Amino acid sequence: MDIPEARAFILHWGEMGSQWGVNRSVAQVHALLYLSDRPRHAEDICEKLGLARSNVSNGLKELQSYAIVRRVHVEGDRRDHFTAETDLWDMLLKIAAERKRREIDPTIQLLGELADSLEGRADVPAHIRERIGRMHDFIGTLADWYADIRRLPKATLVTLMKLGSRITRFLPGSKP
Amino acid sequence: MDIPEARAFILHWGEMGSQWGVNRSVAQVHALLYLSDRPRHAEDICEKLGLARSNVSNGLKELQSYAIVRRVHVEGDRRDHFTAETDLWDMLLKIAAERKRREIDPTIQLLGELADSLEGRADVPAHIRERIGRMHDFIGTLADWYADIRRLPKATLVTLMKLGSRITRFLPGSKP
DNA sequence: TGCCTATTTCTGTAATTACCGAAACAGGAG
DNA sequence: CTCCTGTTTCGGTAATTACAGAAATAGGCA
Repeated sequence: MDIPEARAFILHWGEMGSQWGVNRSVAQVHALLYLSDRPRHAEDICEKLGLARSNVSNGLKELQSYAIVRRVHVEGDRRDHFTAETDLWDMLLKIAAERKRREIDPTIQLLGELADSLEGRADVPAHIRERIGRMHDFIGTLADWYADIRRLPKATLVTLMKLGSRITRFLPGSKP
Repeated sequence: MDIPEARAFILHWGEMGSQWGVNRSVAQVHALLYLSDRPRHAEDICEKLGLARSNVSNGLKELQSYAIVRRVHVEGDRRDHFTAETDLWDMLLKIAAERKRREIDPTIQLLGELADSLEGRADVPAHIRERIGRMHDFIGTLADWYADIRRLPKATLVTLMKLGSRITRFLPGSKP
């Protein structure tokens, strides 16, 4: 990337990644592919970003596990090439889905077990049981909401988001 | 915390924190306070979690900057005491607000600058300009949505979330 | 005002995580 | 089958981040 704006974008995306628990190189690889209009092979990415081959390889694997980067075949070239999802809605939903699977679902699982284990125990203060139970319910509600909303067509999601709080006007029982 | 379930909760919360870019100790302090029914002073927290005084002090400062922990005065004790927000909706919204302020808003700012700087430049491929512009719009839309939705009463948020995708039934133009 | 206690800041160290380069591995083409 | 190119795994190193303990500061009470 010889365009300074593209470089700035990639660097910033790397920083953002590390603030959200994604390693910097992975985020940079993603940013580079997002800005590319054609598939790139690993060596190419290494060169553009100044990263080691292995690092890029692992990054690509990680990004593919999020399903926001995919391997494509380029005619007449034996090497694997990679492209990024460019639809940002799809990208967001896929990232959310994977983080839910990796982090949220196990958390709900654990909280459920803790809540069960505290059920009807007289030796544990009531507020502990209650707080853990409420956290379990809360995260569960969020996760269910996500799983539900995710199936809506993109256009509907856009409509809902653009509506924002005005959505409440359409709810039954709201003032005209 | 001598209750194993509480201990497990705190440890897990710490792990969750580090996966989301919050340092482990900070998250643990938060978890401990969330499970407490009374304010605790710093020394108390150190002892329960086995952390150094300075670490706890910084953690408390960080949590207060998110406004999910606040300092309270306890009658007849000169030391500062701390309690956590126990309403999980408030907690989530406050965390989101602060992360938006710290990370998202500056990102939007930067993307805006990059987009402006690329405006009408013939030496830059069109797809670069377009991709950066779309990212700017997208994150902007999300941020606006959040700022808007945040002002709704908690009860309304709960209603909307419980509705999930069924909300679309109330949209104008949807089939009965 | 000066002391005592609580709190924060600072600095060095420990632990973690990211990263590179080398070596092993895989899979086609000749 | 064997060579060649590309990919992945592995082990050591560098960089970052978290953390503890000491020193400095602040703030209330006598």
